[in-house]
Amino acid sequence: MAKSTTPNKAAAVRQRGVTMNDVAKHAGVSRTAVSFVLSNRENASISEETRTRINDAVQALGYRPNAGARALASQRSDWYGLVTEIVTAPFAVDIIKGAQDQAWLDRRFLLIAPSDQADAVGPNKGLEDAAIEKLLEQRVEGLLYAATFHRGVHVPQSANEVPTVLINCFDADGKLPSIVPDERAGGRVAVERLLQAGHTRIGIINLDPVIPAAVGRLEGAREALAVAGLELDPELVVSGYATADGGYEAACRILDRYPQQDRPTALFCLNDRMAMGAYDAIKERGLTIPGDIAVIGFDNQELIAAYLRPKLTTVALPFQKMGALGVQTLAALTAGQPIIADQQLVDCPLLERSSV
Amino acid sequence: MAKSTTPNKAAAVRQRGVTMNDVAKHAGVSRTAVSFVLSNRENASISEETRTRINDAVQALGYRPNAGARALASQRSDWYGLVTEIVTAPFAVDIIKGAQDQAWLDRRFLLIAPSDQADAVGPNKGLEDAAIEKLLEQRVEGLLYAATFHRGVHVPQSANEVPTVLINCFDADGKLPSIVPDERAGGRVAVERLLQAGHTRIGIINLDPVIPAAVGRLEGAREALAVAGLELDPELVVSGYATADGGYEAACRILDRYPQQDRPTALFCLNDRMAMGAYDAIKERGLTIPGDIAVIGFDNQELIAAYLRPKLTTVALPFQKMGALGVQTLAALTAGQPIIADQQLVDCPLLERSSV
DNA sequence: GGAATTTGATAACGCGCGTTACTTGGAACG
DNA sequence: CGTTCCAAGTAACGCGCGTTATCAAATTCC
Repeated sequence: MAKSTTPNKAAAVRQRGVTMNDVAKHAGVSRTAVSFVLSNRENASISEETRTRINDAVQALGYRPNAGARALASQRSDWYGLVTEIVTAPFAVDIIKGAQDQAWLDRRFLLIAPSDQADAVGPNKGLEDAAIEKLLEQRVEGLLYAATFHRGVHVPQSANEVPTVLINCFDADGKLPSIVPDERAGGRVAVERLLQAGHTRIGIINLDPVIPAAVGRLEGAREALAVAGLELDPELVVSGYATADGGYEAACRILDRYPQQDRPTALFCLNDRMAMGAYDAIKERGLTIPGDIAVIGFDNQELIAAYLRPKLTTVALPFQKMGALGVQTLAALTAGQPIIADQQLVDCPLLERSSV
Repeated sequence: MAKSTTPNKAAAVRQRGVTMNDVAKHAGVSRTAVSFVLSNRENASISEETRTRINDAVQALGYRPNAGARALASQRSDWYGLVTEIVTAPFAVDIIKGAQDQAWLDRRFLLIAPSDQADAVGPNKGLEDAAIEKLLEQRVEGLLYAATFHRGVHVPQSANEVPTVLINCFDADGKLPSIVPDERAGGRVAVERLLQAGHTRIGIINLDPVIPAAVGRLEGAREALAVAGLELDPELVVSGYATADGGYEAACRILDRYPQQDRPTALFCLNDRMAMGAYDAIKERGLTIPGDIAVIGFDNQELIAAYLRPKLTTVALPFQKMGALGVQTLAALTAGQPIIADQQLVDCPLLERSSV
């Protein structure tokens, strides 16, 4: 038998699905009437009787509107695109959740496409442009662009064709609106918490000092100290790799540098992974948390913070809220409404656990 | 000014976008010719010259095909739906990544919709059905249904309208094909590794004994021991809550139960969080890892396993591979091809780090 | 009681594209 | 030279639905 004479059975059998026309026939009315009822236009004049007849027919036939056809006819798609390296590196996956939930509430769909901004010179160079291109082919009404960690990014040109909002990053060369965490306020609230617990000698385990997170959090710490009439002692700030090992090593340095009476009584670790390492350094020296040394982290990586012993008090990055706010901002933009500000700062709440 | 007289400016200005007709005019050919060239049909007879003229016009005008219209006309959508509570609880987010990557390779889009199987009697009851309904309205060609942890699930009826594949879960009442981790092989390889390192007294920190993960992993452990001529000593198996605290508590019990010479020299923790707690119990007793006690985990939760000190040797749950395999299986189903098996077991590889 | 208005509904067009059937000019053939 | 055939391309229909104009009957108004 030749190939062409045996078309794929499954595909051939697949029934057409019931359309508006079927509903119309079943109800004995025109398709227009059905359309009017289903999209319940206020100024359509359909008698209550035929209206229920139509609704009954919809039920009886199990009619399901065809979103694609609707989009084509109405020239609106109800879709947003989300371009993100989060798919690649699920560190900040809560951004997806926040955006997804909000989109669902707004009865919109999120088309998620992979990015690779992180290694824009690597083998995947161009993936991102292709992704945006694909999203535009789907006629998304707007774009969200999310990064795994707070930084400046370069968004491809093609993103300019529809409203675009950046999440957890900011436009390094343009004016695209963005949603970012308020790192400074976060640093402030962390140190305020330590001060409130009576600590005045606070060691700070810093990240790479040039990234926005480090700059902001350190500045916040400085502010909190200033309010208490204290100054930030540069000697008490040590940097390390943003890992548990880095935190361990940095904590060792700072703990061993001073005689006991001068030793800091609290450590502000600029991320939770480093706090995890600091825990080991502290415990190794026979010191207790928070009795001898209080520890406060940043990021609220649940898997770490909630499972360290004692559980880690930390400042949360508001990923979900940023995701939701991104969708809301995009909704405003696509509706032609003005947005509040080019850069929206989202609060980083303190999560009290047991390490302070 | 009345509202109706000032229609939304942004919406009004939004240009129509260039269509195939525009390309055709620009190239001086019919729209059909353009369609033939763009979907490069083999049996279309278009001269090389007009072909390039059309391609040039596409470039010049920046034409971008309308995926929705194409789907409508061709009756195929290139879309899969992914229903998952993972969006709600990002524990196994790598399933999304695996599926997403594979879908991207296959030039398909993943429409992700939230589920809430986990609290099907809670306030969100019905969310899942609504989600599937929405996906079907988008005319997805198939459905993926993913769970955060390996278990039996009940998939809504409506999922039967298109090919459906379950990931990290199995159909409790039907015959839907599923992709699940090979827990038993995982348990086996973990204990084999410990045996190979010379341990014969192995403590097992168990999960809730009724869940598939516990059943399978324990069975695998039993098999590995049997091969070595050993039996599983029920006294060496203790259960606890699947948390760090639960692991700590269980480890304490098992470590304190025996005099030193009878104490197990290795612990197989059935998940990484419990291993995290076990670490604390071990260190607290002045014992070293892996010198005095070797520890092996399960799940490979990166944030824990890669950052514990020493880094945790563990068995990985193949989330990404399961996601990819789900998409591949769905592709086979929608193409009408037979699938390999109703239930595909995916290998759980051992990740060597430093705790054995 | 005829004109104007309202109510209830429909015919018909277009959204952007895939696809089938058909047309045309020229080359090959006998 | 008439016929056949093929390369090259096009007209036209339909996918499922939103929307605008239009229409007939029922009601109101003067």
